[in-house]
Amino acid sequence: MTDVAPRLLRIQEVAAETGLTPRTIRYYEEVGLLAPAARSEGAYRLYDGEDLDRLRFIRGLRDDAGFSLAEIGQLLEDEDARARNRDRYRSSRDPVERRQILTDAIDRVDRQVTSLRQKIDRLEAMIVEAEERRSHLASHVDDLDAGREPTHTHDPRPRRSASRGGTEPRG
Amino acid sequence: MTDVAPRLLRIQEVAAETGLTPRTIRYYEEVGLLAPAARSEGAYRLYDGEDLDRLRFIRGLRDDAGFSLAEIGQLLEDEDARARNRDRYRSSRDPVERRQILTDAIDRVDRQVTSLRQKIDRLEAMIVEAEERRSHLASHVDDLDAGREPTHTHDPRPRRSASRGGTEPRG
DNA sequence: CCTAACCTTTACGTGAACGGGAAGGTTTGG
DNA sequence: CCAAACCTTCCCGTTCACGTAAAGGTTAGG
Repeated sequence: MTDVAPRLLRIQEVAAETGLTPRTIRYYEEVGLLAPAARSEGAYRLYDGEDLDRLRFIRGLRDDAGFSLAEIGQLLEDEDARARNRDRYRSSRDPVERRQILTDAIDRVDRQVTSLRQKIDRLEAMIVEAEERRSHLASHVDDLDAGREPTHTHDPRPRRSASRGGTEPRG
Repeated sequence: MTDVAPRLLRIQEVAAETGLTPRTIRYYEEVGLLAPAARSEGAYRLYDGEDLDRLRFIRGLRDDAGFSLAEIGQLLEDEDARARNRDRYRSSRDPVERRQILTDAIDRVDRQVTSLRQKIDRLEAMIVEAEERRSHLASHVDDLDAGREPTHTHDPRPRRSASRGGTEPRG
């Protein structure tokens, strides 16, 4: 096996690489989100490429998705459980047990997906509302451009049932 | 005038109605997210239906979307600007100005949508990853059920193995 | 008019998610 | 071998988003 010595990074380099601060990275370790791949002889934290991936993943969940560290921890715990089950799977010879391990893993993934999709659904509902307003506005612009009188459609206080405006929702 | 005096609610009723606490509602006022529609003679806060809508909207952004109150404030400021512009629009007679007001409003809505869509994209990317893993697992289950050898398809993205190592968080 | 239930403001407390500094050990180039 | 530049573990400080309690005013029912 061609062993390409995987260069390990110290915390400041990791910080520069991930856009986090050393303090934040240590804090994430403190709350159990990730442990460095290794420690130097003098106890320096040393991180590998997977650690970087994981930290970028965490940052994405935090900044982009707006998850709390607790929620992120839950998602990552599932990841870890997956990894552990992979080991169990490898060391198992019994097809029945193997099948059980696999279906358990699938169940966990499904729960993750469900959790994520719920959040997406909520966000999309908000987008729909926004785009209803947008098409309403756009139709007024169309009226103006056509020299027409404003149609003066009553503001849809009642939620749903927006009669589609003439313009297509962008996107 | 058929003035069907819209019942105003006191803070505890609003809390029950929105699932927030009185403290939280006062706090949201403190940070400028909403002001009660009125005050009683003795300075009791009194809320109307729109206040309820707004509070539910805030709660949705907070719980479902995971926005910070600062971000929510930004989105609501846009909402307020929209409302003010509506007034400006009504009082304007110049089609050019009216068009400008409308397109400004559309721009704001688009920014809201963009902000929401970014979050969705991030979440969807995570779902894609999860479903890749799922189908991978499912194919192994199929192999087992068919009595085949595990195909051992290499995992597309090498991920970290269980990061244990950290026995105690802190000592 | 009384009083219980509600409300007010003020203010200190709390958990999450870090920031920042002190005191001291580790690495590395010269 | 030595000093600068990192790093370590405490540990206290801060902001956000409220919780909670105190001290007192308001409202509705009897």
